[in-house]
Amino acid sequence: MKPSIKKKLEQAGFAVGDAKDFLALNEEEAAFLEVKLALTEALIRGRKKAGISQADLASLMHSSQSRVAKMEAGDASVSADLLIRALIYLGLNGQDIGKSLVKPFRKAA
Amino acid sequence: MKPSIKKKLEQAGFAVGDAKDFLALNEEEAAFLEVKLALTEALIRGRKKAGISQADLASLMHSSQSRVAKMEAGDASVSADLLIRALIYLGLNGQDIGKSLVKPFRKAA
DNA sequence: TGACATTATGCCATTGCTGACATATAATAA
DNA sequence: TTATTATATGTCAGCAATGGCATAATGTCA
Repeated sequence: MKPSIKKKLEQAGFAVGDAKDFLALNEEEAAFLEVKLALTEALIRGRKKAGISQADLASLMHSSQSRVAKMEAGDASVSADLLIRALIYLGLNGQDIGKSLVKPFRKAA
Repeated sequence: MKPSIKKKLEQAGFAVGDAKDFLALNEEEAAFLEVKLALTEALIRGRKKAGISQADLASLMHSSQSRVAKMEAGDASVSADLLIRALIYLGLNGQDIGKSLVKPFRKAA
């Protein structure tokens, strides 16, 4: 399975529902993807709440617009480290990040 | 500042109190280290609670004993990704990990 | 004391993540 | 339409993280 294809599927899974182990992933690796997914969702919400562009966040954290786009797209090349750093640069602290994992998402209303 | 020295200082900070920005770290990077520190503490507690050796955890997550030792030592070469994976292989789920960030540590009683 | 188990440290080749760049694809407004 | 801004995608050189190995240090038990 090509990483690019894997990425696409992950994105599709993200758009439809929550992460699943439809790939050659064991339970633990699937759980890890879910954690990253929760961080990604917190990032998207956080940036929009902050009212800044991807380029703005990129310059804040000394990264690039393209990488921020990949973060929000759930690209396989993005680490949890980078997601956590991004959240911190958006003003979240450790507790906030923890909460984003405890309550992964509140689905509309 | 050499990475090795930096590591030592982080360890010292860990042993004494909580992470600080006594290095050439901005506020955000210090906050990131604190998050990693909380994950490290959860890992140490989790493995002891599970009653398994570093080598056991290593084989569980297809890593090595030396790397697990470095995880628990707060070595600078250990990523948050690896810490999170380790916690998952110890049986923690996303919520548990989130909680370990919300309540970083409850100091003795 | 010795034997054994566990943890710590140093090193290194391979892999994976990173920022940066170019460029494509929207989206918004005049 | 044409600008302008924002976001998405592909590529890649450089560097950092990884597992694995050897070995040292520490602990434990008899």
